[in-house]
Amino acid sequence: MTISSTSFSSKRRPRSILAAALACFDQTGVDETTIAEICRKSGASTGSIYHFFDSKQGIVGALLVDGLRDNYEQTRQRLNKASGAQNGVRTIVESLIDWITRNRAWARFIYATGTGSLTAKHREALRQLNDAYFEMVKAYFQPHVDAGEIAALPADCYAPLILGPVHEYARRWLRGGVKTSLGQRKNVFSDAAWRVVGRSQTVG
Amino acid sequence: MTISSTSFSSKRRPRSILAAALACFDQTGVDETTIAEICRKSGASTGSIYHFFDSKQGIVGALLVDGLRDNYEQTRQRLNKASGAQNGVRTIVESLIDWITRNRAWARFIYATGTGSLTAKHREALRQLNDAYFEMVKAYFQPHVDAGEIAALPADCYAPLILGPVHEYARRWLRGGVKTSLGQRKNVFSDAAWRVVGRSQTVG
Amino acid sequence: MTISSTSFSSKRRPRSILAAALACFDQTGVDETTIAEICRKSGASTGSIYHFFDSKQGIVGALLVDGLRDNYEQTRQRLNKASGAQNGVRTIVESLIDWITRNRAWARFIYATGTGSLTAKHREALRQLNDAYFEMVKAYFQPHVDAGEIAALPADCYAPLILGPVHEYARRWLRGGVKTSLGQRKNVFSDAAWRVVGRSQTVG
Amino acid sequence: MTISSTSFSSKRRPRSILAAALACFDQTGVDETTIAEICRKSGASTGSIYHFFDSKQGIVGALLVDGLRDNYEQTRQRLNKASGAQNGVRTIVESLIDWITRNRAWARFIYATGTGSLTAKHREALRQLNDAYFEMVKAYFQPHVDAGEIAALPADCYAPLILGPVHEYARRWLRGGVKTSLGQRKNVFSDAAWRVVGRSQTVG
DNA sequence: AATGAATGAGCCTTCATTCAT
DNA sequence: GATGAATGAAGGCTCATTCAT
Repeated sequence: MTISSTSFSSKRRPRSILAAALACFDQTGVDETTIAEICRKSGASTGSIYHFFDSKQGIVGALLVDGLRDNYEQTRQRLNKASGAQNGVRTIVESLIDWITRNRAWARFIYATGTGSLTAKHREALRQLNDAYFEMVKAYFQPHVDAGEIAALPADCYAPLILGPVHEYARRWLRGGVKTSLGQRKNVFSDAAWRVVGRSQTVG
Repeated sequence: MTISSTSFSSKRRPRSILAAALACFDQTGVDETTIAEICRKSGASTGSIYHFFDSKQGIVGALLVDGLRDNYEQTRQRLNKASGAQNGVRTIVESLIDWITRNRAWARFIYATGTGSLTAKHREALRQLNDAYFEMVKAYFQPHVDAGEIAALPADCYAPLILGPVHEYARRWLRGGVKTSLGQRKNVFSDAAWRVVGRSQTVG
Repeated sequence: MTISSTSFSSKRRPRSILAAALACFDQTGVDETTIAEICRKSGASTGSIYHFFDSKQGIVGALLVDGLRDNYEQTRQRLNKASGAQNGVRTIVESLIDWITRNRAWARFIYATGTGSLTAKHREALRQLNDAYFEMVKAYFQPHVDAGEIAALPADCYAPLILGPVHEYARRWLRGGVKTSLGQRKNVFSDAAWRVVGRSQTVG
Repeated sequence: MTISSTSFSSKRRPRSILAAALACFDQTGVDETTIAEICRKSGASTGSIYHFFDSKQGIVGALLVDGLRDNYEQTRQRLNKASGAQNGVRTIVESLIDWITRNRAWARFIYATGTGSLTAKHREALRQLNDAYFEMVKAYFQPHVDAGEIAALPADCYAPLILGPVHEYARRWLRGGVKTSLGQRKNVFSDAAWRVVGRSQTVG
């Protein structure tokens, strides 16, 4: 639940505000959390919070963007060290599982937060983040698709096919609806991902 | 976006209230929608709304439970007419896709609505619904699992593996983040589902 | 300080709210008056106030428009009974003096309230009121101007010339800056008004 | 709109703060203007503003007192060069018109600003200013009143009678409610002033 | 003289809910 | 079953002011 040090700001105050906000949001829900509670938990005054964030929505947006960035960044680093089609697919699945496992409250928050009410600023940041992620993944896998090691499918289906099961299980697990931890399902979901998009090469 | 006639109540007023509420929730979000707006859109008075529903949360709960029931019910009917492992898996995937396609606002609402703030009454209804669905699906597939036509996997992984990709794609599509309609992806997702859990029998 | 019965609304609640608001505004100033204080003084609840008035500014606007209407209406009635150039001028001056004298708090409020922050709705009402007043006065005096009984001056100078001194004295008196009451200056100001715009006819 | 160099302070910073404040007050209103906005416009920091002025009210007071002093001072200088009853009356009217014309934003600010919320310090300054002005005018006109060249009227009626029409017209003009500029009405208002208080001497 | 982060009291407004008719 | 005026608790946000540097 610690807000990554690469996040939002290097200043102490804003970081502690975000951490407190995340804790509150996770315990009581975003709408149910009052600014006053974030004050109490973070030790910052109302004014101080508004000095760093334009509004409550601004906190939500920062938390959302930071979380996705942190998550994507981790995947990027792991993918940099990976090679091969199957290894890549498994890396993506496992990286997501690891991030969620290590950032449960953050993940719960992200799953629960719609992008509908975001500021233009954060909406734009989100778009850029998603684009960058998509480009990175594409750069890695395109050669393998061309080589026939990965099934040729509509571009917008890969993510749902590979990560959809993880997201679905994660939502349930984080909600408490499932006993076995997400981490213990690592093999099931990375096997499945490869089974769906992988194609074993028949050597001529 | 019509509230199914098998839903909640056979009376006209409550149905029109639910329909208006769903429309509002979908356009502005649940929290952003005020009772006054539901009054305006439904033509009912404040008092009338409170006559049929205990609270705003009651409307949300009814809409959620009704939607899931409607969705499950459709799957149940289709599964009754199906036979075989692969056919069953495809039926489940396609039924979900069809329901979402025909009830986009409703689906968007369900995806966006957390179960956290439900009334005990609705929470219980939801539990029963989910249990019944699970039992139904299990009754259908267990023989095929025993026969080795379907992979033996942890019980709580089937739903994520089979439907996770659909849910993930649906969320994006309903949000407008993807151009191609969910319906056009029917084959992709039912193929994938079968590829993940299906096991072709090597006939000896 | 009583809100005229011809004002704003015939309903009891809104009238009592306006009366309470005027009293508060007069005692502590518009900006310094809180909605809570108007609640206390009027006996209405917060919600009730917002049920009748869109905002605090809405109360200010209603009070302003009502006051001017009341004032103009009185002048209109007196002018209907008047005849002749000099009599008309004196009637206008004296009507204003009487209204201010009988509605001191209201007058103080009107003098202190700028039209800058009015709602479009109230701004429009104000415009219509002023136009109607101007037309009425013009209809009365035009014949006398044509007959040479009243000096031919730029149209927009009559009001300042005739009523300017009264307004100036009234502002001071209402502020407590002058001892002698406005009412006791009736002759001084109506004499002066006639002296400025009146022209005695030299009979040939 | 330049803050006169004889005003408040000879230092650059405070003068630029006052100028910025006046511009803000004029554009958005006193209450609507925040200290932060004055910072932005003046380039001074919050702390700097509070270094020179005790409070926001202090800025308002300084601006008010300075404006009136500047205005009175101009009249004093012109009256020093004048002689005779009629010339004196016309000088007073025209001096006011000229000042308002050359200091429109300042005049608008003064008209809009009540004296109610002033600091004791500024309230006292204002009193002294008004007293001095009154004494000066009295010193000039008393001989002419005694000589019967100016009507004998209650002392507190002269200012309203002579300047009331100008103030009334000025308020409207500054508000944009009247097309013709105040300057173009100079003759109308000085003629009228003399007509009201002047008495031609029958030499006999 | 200057800075600007930090404070925190306070206010307008919203809105789910009640209840007399 | 239906109405809608009335309630009032609660919260996001503003902004004048302070103070450590």
